[in-house]
Amino acid sequence: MERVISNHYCILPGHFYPVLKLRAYTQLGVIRNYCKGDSVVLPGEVVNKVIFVLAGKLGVSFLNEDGRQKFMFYVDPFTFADRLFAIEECFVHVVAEEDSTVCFFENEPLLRVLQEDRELLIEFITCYASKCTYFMREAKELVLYRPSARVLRLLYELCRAQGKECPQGYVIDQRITQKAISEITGVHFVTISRLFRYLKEENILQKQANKIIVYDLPRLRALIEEEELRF
DNA sequence: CCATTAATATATA
DNA sequence: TATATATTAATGG
Repeated sequence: MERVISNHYCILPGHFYPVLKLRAYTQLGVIRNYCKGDSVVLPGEVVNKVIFVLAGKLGVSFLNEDGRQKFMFYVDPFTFADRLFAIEECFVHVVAEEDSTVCFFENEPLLRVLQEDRELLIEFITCYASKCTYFMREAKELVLYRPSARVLRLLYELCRAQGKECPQGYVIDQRITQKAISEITGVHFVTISRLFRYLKEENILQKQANKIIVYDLPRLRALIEEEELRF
């Protein structure tokens, strides 16, 4: 059964292309469980394993010398945090966002099965490709658009990509917090809160805990194109 | 824990 | 210098 490998353009930093075939090889790795909040990789720790998630979710952040940090992405089931080749001086922090089960694959056995199993190799590369696409988008957005425009564009693209028509307009079934949107876009959480208040007051969209209802997609589009935005 | 709000400071065009 | 965004701090769900 061949899966379609096109259109894995990720707007949010998770749900990258899943490497389902790697599930068949977990006996080659070491399985461990983590509780929500546990560190899976500490900043500065050198790991040369691929961390394949079987259940739950991990979060990956970069920490800087000055104490600042940037959230990078979520590792959902059947995707991985990669240290296939160890990186020195890598201040990455990998934390269990939920109770999670992961499988650690050592470099050599994994490279061997990737060579033996062509389908697995294709999935593995496709997972990397979807992640690469996400980060290219993020880099482009950061350079080209101001903070509030980045949030509006994210919402607009989410609506276009996965919004379902409903009586009020479109509904985006996405459980995402304002804090997460803040981390993804690099916009301060207070600014995010004010922006959502404005969008609600203007009857453009409303964010609830587990969904976003878009009432007026054309106006959302128009706001993105406006030079000024007062909220 | 997450979200809201106001007051104030800083950054940027 | 005007406007956008960040920061801080207090407060509530």
